[in-house]
Amino acid sequence: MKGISIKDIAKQAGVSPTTVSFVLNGKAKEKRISEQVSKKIQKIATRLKYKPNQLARGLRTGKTKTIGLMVEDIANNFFASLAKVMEDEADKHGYKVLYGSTEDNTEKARGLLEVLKYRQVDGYIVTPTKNLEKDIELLKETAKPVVLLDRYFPHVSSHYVVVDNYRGAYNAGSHLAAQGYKKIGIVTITSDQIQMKDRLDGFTAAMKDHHLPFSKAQIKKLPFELDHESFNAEIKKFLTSIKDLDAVFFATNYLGIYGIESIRSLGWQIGKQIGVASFDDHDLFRLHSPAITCVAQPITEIGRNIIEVLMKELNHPSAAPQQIVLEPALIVRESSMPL
Amino acid sequence: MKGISIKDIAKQAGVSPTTVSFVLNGKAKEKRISEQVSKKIQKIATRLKYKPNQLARGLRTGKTKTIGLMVEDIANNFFASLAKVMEDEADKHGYKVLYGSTEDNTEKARGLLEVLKYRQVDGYIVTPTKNLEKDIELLKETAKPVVLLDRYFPHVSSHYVVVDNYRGAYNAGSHLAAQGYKKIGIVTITSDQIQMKDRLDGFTAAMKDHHLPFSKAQIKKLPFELDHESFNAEIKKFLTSIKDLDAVFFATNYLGIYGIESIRSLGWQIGKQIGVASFDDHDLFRLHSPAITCVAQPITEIGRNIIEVLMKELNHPSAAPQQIVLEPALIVRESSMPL
DNA sequence: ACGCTGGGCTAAATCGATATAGCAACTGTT
DNA sequence: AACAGTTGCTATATCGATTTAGCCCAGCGT
Repeated sequence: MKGISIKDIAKQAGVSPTTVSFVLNGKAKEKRISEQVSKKIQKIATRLKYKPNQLARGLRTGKTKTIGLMVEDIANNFFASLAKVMEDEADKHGYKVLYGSTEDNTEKARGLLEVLKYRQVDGYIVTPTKNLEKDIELLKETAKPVVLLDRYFPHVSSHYVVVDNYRGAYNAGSHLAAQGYKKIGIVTITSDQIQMKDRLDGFTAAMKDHHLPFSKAQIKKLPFELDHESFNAEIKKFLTSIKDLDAVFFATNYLGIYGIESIRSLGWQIGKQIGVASFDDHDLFRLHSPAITCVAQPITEIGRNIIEVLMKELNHPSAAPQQIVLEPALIVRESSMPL
Repeated sequence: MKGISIKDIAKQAGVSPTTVSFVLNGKAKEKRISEQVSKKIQKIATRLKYKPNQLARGLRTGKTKTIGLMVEDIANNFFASLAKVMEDEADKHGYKVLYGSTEDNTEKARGLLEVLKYRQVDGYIVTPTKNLEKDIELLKETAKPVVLLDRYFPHVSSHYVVVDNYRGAYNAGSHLAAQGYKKIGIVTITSDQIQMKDRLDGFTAAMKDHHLPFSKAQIKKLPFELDHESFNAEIKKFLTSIKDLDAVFFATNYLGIYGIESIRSLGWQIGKQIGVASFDDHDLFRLHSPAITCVAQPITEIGRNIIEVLMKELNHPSAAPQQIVLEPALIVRESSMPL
């Protein structure tokens, strides 16, 4: 009911709570507790199935063994898969995860940070939204490690783990060009954040390097908050508005999904009438007919790196920010067959 | 750095911490604190952006405003989407979510329950694994509410929110039969748990009611732990082993996904050579060519109900278990076109 | 003038674990 | 025998908030 406390053990063993604490924290030797007493306490503790109250411990030590995870959207396959990897990895170090989705909304993100903070998490893994620079900087002053995920702020020195978005998008654009597509559009999210900027820049550079026509009209930026219907409507409007468009690159997995839906509702044949590629992989892309070419992020690697960075900082805080950029992989499928 | 504590406010206001606590907890009237003092404290608190330390509060009050969520697999779209709904709903009540995936593994589930327990969560939302009955019963004795999700234990009286799995599978089976399919197989998970049993039973009943041949050979049970390759291999083996099989029902979304992959790698035409339906909806099913018929669970409704039940129990614990069974919807698509 | 009531506030205990300081008993040294 | 050093353990304060008990003063009645 109330749970076994250190006092209960102390009483049963006929020693003081202090002694129990020492033994149970492996400081028996250091604190010169005799083998006898030590063993007796251990035995009683296991018999009673004692588990320290993490609140009390956290209150006293300032360590909660909990990390706060802010993703953009836990229902998005990319973030959910990543969350799982991180949960597993964190668990190996004895950490639990408290999470929340930002919906790419700054206010929600601020609220979440606040909550995580006064829940005393030991560290943060944050998918930042725009305008969150100051909050991140403030957070750093709490001396709790913060690792940014998926994107970062160029002017803020912080730890982060991201993929090379520029390169990913560049490769996708180059690939489409190499396949013979001539007029390629890009659908992205209205966002000045680095990851979207890099994807757009990378793609643009590819167009340029391949001497393909690429005007602003070939770029469609849509707000993250749109609903399903509106995304589809906007994408259709965009695709039909450009003369001779023969391929399109979607800058995120959900855009890719909406894009496929839109293209099909236009009655266009993917891979024949229009080439398609998307950022991020997804079961849907793999099994679609035709299968969709994509830029896959190394999810397991990202997750592991994040936790590794975080654990390093938790154990030996360093001055230098750890900034890891991983390579995404271009997976060529039928949607970008040569014309 | 250290955070603002109630003492800091007390000092600034020239009153005792007690008074501050009263005011900030809205007990000013009740505790007869004067308007003057009350306002002054409020002002200082907002100026200092005071946020109570949840650990200290939790330690004292026994309430952490945190709920523990155990899903089968956060990377599974169904659970991830559900998690998001629940996170949102919980947030409305001021609760945060601490989560973990069980991987349908009893030991992992036990470990998670343990962790959640000594982190003093106020309530639990649990996707139980097999053999978890006792742990659930023990949990109930801690007087913290527990709501089971997706499945339950028939012999354990507990709160739960599930869908009518029998009916969902029955409808899918009936639909396939009505479309003219004659020999239908089912691929499910090796599990005695109620949700899988109900799906199998519902499907079996449909076969019987439609006077279709249905032998044990038409049932394939696969262990949850298999990897991608093995799932595909097993499903292919099963599909090719049955003479005249003309349709198949997959009892979970991931089985459906593996199933589609398998069928296609066999070179069979879905909806022409073989009818297909799956439990759970998924973007992949909606956008597949042909689109896949499925039994969709009302995710938002499930999530809302779960949190509603949990909040009711947190605020006014009742003796009677709340057991909610929601109706899934059959979504007919091209994969089950009439033969 | 004395007791009583109620208004306005605070001291101190408490939640459970940990960290610090230190006490008692014994051993060894010269 | 006196002192230092070690061994083995404990008392107490602490983390930050809440809660209980209760203090002090003013006003009121008699």
